Amino acid sequence: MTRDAQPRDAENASLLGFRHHDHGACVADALASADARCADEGLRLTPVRRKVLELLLQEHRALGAYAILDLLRDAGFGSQPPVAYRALDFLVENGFVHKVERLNAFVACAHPGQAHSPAFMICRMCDAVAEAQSLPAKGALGAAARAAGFQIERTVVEAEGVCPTCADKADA
Amino acid sequence: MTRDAQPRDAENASLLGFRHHDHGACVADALASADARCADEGLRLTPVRRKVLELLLQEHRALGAYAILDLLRDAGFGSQPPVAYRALDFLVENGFVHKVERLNAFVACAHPGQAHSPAFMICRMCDAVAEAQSLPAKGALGAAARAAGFQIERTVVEAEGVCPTCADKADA
DNA sequence: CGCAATAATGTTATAAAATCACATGGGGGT
DNA sequence: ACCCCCATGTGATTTTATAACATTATTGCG
Repeated sequence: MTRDAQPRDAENASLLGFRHHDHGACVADALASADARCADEGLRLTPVRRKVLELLLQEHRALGAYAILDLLRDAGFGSQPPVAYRALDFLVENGFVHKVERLNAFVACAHPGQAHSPAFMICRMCDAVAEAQSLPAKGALGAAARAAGFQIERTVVEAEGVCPTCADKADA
Repeated sequence: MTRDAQPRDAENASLLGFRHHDHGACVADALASADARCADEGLRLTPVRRKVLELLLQEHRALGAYAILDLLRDAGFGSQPPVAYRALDFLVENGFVHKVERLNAFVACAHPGQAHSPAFMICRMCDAVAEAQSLPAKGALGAAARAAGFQIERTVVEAEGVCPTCADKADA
């Protein structure tokens, strides 16, 4: 794991959109809205699941399953891999969290509620991840899929590059 | 690894474009053109590297690093993971092979020579992989990146769904 | 309520994917 | 010949993910 489990400070906690924002409120809001949606839809946002979501919202960056597992252990939950993976499965399945395939890591959804095809911008220097929307079925890929008779169910769109912060540093 | 290393028969060898084609010639052509390009550019297409490319062209589907490693062993090469990973690194770096992040697997490039951003259609039923072109920087993602000041260097675009063959089977 | 069925969690073990570190060998160029 | 660089071989380890099974908590139903 290159991403460690500890830092929860302001610098790390504000990277997701490549810009700063009011984080405490954003975590609380997201949790509350997750509670609401689960109640609505009869989903069970159990303590482990809620804690994993909270951790990902808190950190506001992509975390590997084992980093999450460390934090779970610290919080008094089970510390074997399936504990983390099962919670993540639930959260991903229900759109609260996305998996970043390129990093084998997980990040809280930045646009919860709305159905969407997420796209990610991943900084290769600092591993910051920003979520954007993508409409992959609209472009060249969608055309190719229609031509081939392929039915798209889900898409992975991830751009690797350099975030503005790291680009500035590199210039200096 | 769920994909095994053995089958090299006609059925498996013709899935990449979700359609049949003359495979023997296509492998030979691709290898010859790789030889030519490497000679041109001073790249060293060594025996292991060439063998890995040949295997991927031959199989014509995505193979995990360890499946490749098994085939390398059968062909008399070293059988420790770095042997396969190093050859794959070279081939990916130089565009002869792509990594399919969703599958942690590798596939020979279907459009060698031309610089391109590959996109993949991955059948969740049979794991067949077809390569298409994508222009991710043109769409919503490109706009988001420009807005955020993010410099895209490389993109991963992968669609998961059902290929025409499997869709037909499911209908029946 | 009491009980069965279902879903979630805990835990042990193991598989699969990827990398590190260091020794060995093969081809150029001088 | 020698050196240097790059590639390969090998053993060990790290990181990521799943299998299998026991236990506990929830839900629905009579």
